[in-house]
Amino acid sequence: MKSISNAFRALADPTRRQILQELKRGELSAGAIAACFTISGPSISRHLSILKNADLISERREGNRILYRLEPEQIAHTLGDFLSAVCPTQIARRRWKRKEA
Amino acid sequence: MKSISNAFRALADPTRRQILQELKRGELSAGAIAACFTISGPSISRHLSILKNADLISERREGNRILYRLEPEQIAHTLGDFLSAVCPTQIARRRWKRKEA
DNA sequence: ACGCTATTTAGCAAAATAGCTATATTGTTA
DNA sequence: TAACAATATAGCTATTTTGCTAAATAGCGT
Repeated sequence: MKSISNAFRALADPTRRQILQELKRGELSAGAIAACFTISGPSISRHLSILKNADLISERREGNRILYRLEPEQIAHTLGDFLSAVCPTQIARRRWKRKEA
Repeated sequence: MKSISNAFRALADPTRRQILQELKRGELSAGAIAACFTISGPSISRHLSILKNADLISERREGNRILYRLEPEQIAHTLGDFLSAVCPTQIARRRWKRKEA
């Protein structure tokens, strides 16, 4: 699988992780996402394409705009697989705290 | 926190993820780890220092050699925190499969 | 078809990354 | 202390990444 590689490379960038956070609010257009950042629209667009390529988000066209949506199942699946591969013991044991970014 | 940033940057490299896999066997010296790869010792050493800096592994000196050890708690903690921040719903729901690398 | 808005793609420069070899460090043993 | 073994650090190069601006594409309203 190369998707795990794509996913981790995608997650390595702080801007892209921030984009995922913004998408917790729900579907957002590329422009709405870009508005959350100081960096240029085209740069955000590139980040979005990297996230999409890693299957961490998906897109759908609505008229003029393109709406992006988080894919929490995919994210959890990818990271979860890695976790169970590398440290299976912790997985069963851990109580997943529900706080903080 | 910058440790999440360090962790994801560390995990972005396939060689470093492979090193973590090797360390599932238990403590390994730098040389033993290097022997698993075709790339040079110094390069592996650099990878190890990046992983250590991200708290994904720890080191301890034993005489001549330096033994590296996986830190599964830290790994699970870091990725778990990110998961619960970005997709809290999946966390409770998911049954962590126990297969595959 | 034209103009307008939203977004992506192209092309470039600066910064970061990963590899290498050579050198330095640390610890052991004679 | 000298020689050796294991590992880390320095310095270099090639590649990748990230940001920018300018130009292309896609859809909508007139």
